[in-house]
Amino acid sequence: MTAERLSKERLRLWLRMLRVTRQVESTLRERLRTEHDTTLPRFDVMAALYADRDGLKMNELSRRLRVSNGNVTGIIDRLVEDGCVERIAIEGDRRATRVCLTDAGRASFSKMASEHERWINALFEGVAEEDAHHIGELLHRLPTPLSDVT
Amino acid sequence: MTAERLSKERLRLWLRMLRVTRQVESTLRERLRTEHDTTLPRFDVMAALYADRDGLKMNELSRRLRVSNGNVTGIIDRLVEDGCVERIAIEGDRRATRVCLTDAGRASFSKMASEHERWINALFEGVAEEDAHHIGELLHRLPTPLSDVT
DNA sequence: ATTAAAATTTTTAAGCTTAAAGTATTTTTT
DNA sequence: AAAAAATACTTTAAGCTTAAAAATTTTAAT
Repeated sequence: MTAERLSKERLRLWLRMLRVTRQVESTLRERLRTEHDTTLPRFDVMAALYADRDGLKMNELSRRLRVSNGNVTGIIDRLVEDGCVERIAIEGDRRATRVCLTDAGRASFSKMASEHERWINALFEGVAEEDAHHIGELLHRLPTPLSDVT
Repeated sequence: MTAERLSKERLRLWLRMLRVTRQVESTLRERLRTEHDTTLPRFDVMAALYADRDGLKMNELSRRLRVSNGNVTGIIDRLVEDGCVERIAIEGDRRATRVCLTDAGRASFSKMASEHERWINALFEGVAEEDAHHIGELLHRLPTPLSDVT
């Protein structure tokens, strides 16, 4: 019964991924809170907007981050209050809005991002370059949206 | 500058882990909701209690799950309402409570757990046993709580 | 042109999550 | 024994998250 062992091994892998991910996220949350007075969700949104200088539609943003529409609405609301983001009307479609980092938001994110990379580098200190690359490639093809399994 | 490349590779690894973890969690949430009318946090709590037949103190539970005390309080409240869990007084210490699966909770979890393993097995279909094992071992030693990094 | 359908976003209700403050109890110090 | 400190848990306030419903606007069908 190799299928049985394989299944158990995959379950163990999942549980460990979950543990590591939570630990790292928890560390990032704390650092972002104490050193930059912000949150991980806000950081994630800003990262997505930083990559596209012209900003993104709310739609695209929520698809890219894999979170719900309503969720993004709330986070953007707060980022606008903070002066990091602005909503810009889209000509020709009054349903949609484009969302864009302000200059202040861009500067603020730029500072956080380089620290963020240092934090990650330290947290993954035990992972050699080949392993990082290998695992990264493996995860890249995973997971396919759940195939039928009853 | 190998250190630079290593840092980037680790960052990429982290982003991919995050993506996969979110995708899997999202699938699990949906399955648990539609097929068992429950949530992932409740499932996690029940899993911890299932492993210890005598139950756990609130304290131990929150440490094991790496979430805050107050968080566990709320989830247990709801599990008690659902009849899946009961709070039991501890003799000799009126501050603490032991929390335990009821028979109904135990039966309910048992059913969910076997499906859960099938779902994970399907989601990680692309991962061979050796890879699962190898990555699992690597993650097992990760991460050490953030070492000093300014 | 009207109507129906689809698309885009926001709102709502319920639950999850944390940090910080609060309550009660036990243990340690003086 | 009284005071102080530590422990165990709950409550609170703020924010995150989702699914579902609602509001608005655009596109497609008749």
